[in-house]
Amino acid sequence: MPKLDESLLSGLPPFAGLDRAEIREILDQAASRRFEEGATVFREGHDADRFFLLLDGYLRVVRSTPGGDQVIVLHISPGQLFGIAPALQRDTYPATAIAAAESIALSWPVRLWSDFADAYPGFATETYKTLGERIGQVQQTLTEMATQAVEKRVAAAVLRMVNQSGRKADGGIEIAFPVTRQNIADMTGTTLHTVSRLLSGWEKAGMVESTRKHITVTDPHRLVVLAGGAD
Amino acid sequence: MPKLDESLLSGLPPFAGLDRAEIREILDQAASRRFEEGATVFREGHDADRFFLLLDGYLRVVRSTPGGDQVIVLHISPGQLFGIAPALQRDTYPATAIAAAESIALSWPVRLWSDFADAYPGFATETYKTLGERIGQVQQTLTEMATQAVEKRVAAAVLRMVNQSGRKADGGIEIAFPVTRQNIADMTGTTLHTVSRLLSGWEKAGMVESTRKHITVTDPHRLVVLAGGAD
DNA sequence: CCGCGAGTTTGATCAAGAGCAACGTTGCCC
DNA sequence: GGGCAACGTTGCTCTTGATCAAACTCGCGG
Repeated sequence: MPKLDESLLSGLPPFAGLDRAEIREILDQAASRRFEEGATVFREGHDADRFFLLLDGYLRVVRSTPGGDQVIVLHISPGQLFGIAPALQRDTYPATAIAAAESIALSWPVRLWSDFADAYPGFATETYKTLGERIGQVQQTLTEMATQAVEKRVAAAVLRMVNQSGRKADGGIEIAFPVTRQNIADMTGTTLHTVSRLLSGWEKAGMVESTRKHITVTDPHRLVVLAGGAD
Repeated sequence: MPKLDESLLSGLPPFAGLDRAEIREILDQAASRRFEEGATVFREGHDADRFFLLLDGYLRVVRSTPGGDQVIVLHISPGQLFGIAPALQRDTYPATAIAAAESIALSWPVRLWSDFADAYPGFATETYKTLGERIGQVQQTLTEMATQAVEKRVAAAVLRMVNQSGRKADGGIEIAFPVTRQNIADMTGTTLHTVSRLLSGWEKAGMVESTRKHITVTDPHRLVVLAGGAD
């Protein structure tokens, strides 16, 4: 395996304030791996034997029902820790992580987690902070799902992706990873048909532009209003 | 304030393995308080200045939308820690906690949190375990909400309450705290009308019995089948 | 360049469940 | 013990969004 560069980690919150030697030490214990779009990083119910840091790309975190339907619980962006079930004393992963785009992740065996936490005070703190944000996000999604009509939920889901991964494009902000209508349906508990109709409508109204697997929001403000005005 | 008895804590996971003196120390720093049914323990968005342990009773954890709708995210049973947002580096509570029945809770100022965690190894571990279970529960609810029809969701919600607080009653298992149709509607993202109809139907079919604010499940197995068979 | 498959669009139909309205019950408070 | 408020039931209507069906478009590999 090629030597990894220290600058990969030095800017990230969990490792903030560590010196080069410490980061070197951490990196030397990491495995780096590339995942194709659609590849599975870990699977619900499997032994949680490693924890991860996403360096590049985007992941979907998915839960499936016994009936075979799947729900996208949240997305992971570069720089975030994930698969940190072990920090919560779980011994299996509670969900499946799938690469939404080509991605690169570092991983460590779980036993190192407590070593890191002991040795570098900020590490545990940051992990738990991430977790806190994530639980808040899931609860937020839950309340939306329980109270809002489909159009609001879809608008909110699109905005969430834009906020998390948006990058400037010609005449708008573009979601940085491939998304199908089916994906959005899986985030919002609806069908790809309904999502398609909604997007078509918004496109006609000049709020978004979309091609195959790609969405650009051209009028974020109107979409925010649609999502419930709470801006 | 009357002196609290050590036996209150000695059997609970977060304090397992501590000797009397340690438990005494912890108890002496706790405030004990009684909450009437319907009383608010802490409120969404307020400063998270204390964390809690429920000694007796049941709580609902609620999130509200800007539009005024509310969703019951989960319930807390006796012996559980709650309001542990501070452990996740949050400085406000992410939800509101309301007594579902008359309840008694201990609480400590957040600054003691890290003291406890440092001094008693099991304490932090158990908290994070609780948190892990809770995030799993919320995700579970989310996937149900996204994929299941109303009847299944309501059946699942009733079963969850029974599992968490069920006590034997004449000819069935009874939910140990008061629940209105509206409450169940708030757990499942539906209306009290629909819940009422469903319960009436189940009662006719001999699966449940219910009076005002009280539900007894007389045929759990059939209800489980209804909820999606995943038993 | 053709054919195929994944992703998307659009129309038509239909059922679940929300909304509305009215009435019935229970228990509590004065 | 009467009245009131909170909780529950039930019928009817109407909307939302799922389901079914079919065709279209793009991009890719052979």
